[in-house]
Amino acid sequence: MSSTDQIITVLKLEYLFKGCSDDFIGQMAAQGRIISANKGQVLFVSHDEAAYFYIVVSGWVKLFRETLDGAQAVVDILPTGHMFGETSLFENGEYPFSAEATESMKLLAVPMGLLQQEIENNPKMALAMLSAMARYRKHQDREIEHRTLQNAPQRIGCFLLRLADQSHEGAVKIHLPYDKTLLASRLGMQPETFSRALAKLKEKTGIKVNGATIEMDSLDQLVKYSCAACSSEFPCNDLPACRKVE
Amino acid sequence: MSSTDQIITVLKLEYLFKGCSDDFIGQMAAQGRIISANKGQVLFVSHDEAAYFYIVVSGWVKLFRETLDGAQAVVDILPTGHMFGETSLFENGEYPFSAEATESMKLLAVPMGLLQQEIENNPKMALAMLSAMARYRKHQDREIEHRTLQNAPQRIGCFLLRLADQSHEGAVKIHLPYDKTLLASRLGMQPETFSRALAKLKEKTGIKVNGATIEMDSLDQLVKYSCAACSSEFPCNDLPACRKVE
DNA sequence: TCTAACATTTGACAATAGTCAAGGCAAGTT
DNA sequence: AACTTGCCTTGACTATTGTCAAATGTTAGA
Repeated sequence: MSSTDQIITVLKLEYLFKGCSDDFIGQMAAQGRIISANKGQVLFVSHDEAAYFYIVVSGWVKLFRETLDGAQAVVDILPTGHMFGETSLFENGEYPFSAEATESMKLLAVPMGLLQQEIENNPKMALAMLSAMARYRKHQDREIEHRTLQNAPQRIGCFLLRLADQSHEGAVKIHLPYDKTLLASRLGMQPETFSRALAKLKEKTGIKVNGATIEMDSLDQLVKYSCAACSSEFPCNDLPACRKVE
Repeated sequence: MSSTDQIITVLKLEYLFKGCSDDFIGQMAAQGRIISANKGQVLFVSHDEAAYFYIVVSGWVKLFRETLDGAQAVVDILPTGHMFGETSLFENGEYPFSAEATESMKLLAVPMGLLQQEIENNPKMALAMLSAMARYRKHQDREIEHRTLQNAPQRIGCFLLRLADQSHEGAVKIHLPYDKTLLASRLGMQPETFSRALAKLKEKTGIKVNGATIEMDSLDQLVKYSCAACSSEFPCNDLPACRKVE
């Protein structure tokens, strides 16, 4: 497979580009570049001029913001096929957060101008972008709700549920997508709190924890415990930005 | 002033409609209806079919979500000139939250179809809508950050700062826009916690609290105390959805 | 004016989460 | 095997926030 074909495959993973013209996809493929990043490498920092948007090719990216004294708030952690940095189009051309590779990984960088042109010239693209923004907004709204109504063990349970295959009845085996310290920050808690909260979740729901592998006979207990403190009914038709795109 | 002219005045308060054609504004004015709501009146509940979007004419609207056992998470509290319910266009036609009048107030209800058509037929409108969504997203992102990094007194201080006239040096007098219980829920805390946190803020920054009126010699102390736990520098060019539109 | 209905504050206490320090564990290196 | 490094867990303690109950203010009506 040629490099361009590889890039096209990556582009089509991102929901926003699913229905795009071959012409536009082709342009992005021609001007896009696959780049590598090592663990801990900072791709850009908040307020950098946003010349590119990115799509995760492999690995996970941490988006975050930082105070002067170093406290971090993780905005999101994105898997393969997810786009980021594109909202800078509407934020006076600056990235609104910093981005860091959480492991050795690959990314596709595409010049922002391409997307901007397409949105401005192709009404369908603007509508698609609107859908993408709305989807994200829903995701963020739910995040705020979770932080307000769920305690630490419930948030972990909720995350596990979104990670699990919800269509499937019976026994479930889940593998945590990235390390526990990172997951803790994703859920807005300290690593120590995560460790204790997972232990409490285990005690309350009977899940079996073995390192990064979690097993249970069924999702029922988890649903009962976590979804009680959430306004959405299980299964929440969330776009799972915590699960890898197949 | 005719009823239609009144409605046009209201429509032009909303940022999204600032640059719209007189034709579209006229259509909305013709099909829009001013409605009254009493304190506590529920305008719609989450998952209702979204036939109208709304603009606040006077008073404040609480947007919230609720769990089965009655716990509430306040999504936002909107003042005069702000629109809500419009995102249902991208949420399979259902409202993603419930809305309640926090006092006796007036609202403008406009059929959703009008906005939908305009967005689909007028590329400029789609772009304006994109900007509006991006602005809102920024707002929500910051909210998550505040919940993560700021404690209760700092969140109150931050809210006061956004309420204050930041361009003006020297002594400041602020009047809380709605009652403290509601403000507490807006900031994601219990009324009791709010009361104590305000007392602590007073002690830490020397602000003078008298009922709903708050005075201080300058914003400096507040900035020092609250903005230390935030990634944005003061003054944060937030769109103040907490301050009324002039 | 009086009063009922709320809003706000306060006290006492419980639950939850954060902080700091010390170990344990596992994977990879020398 | 011994060592290093980073991740994770645990203990002890603190800080923050929530809960429940009671007292105090406030306000809009009757």
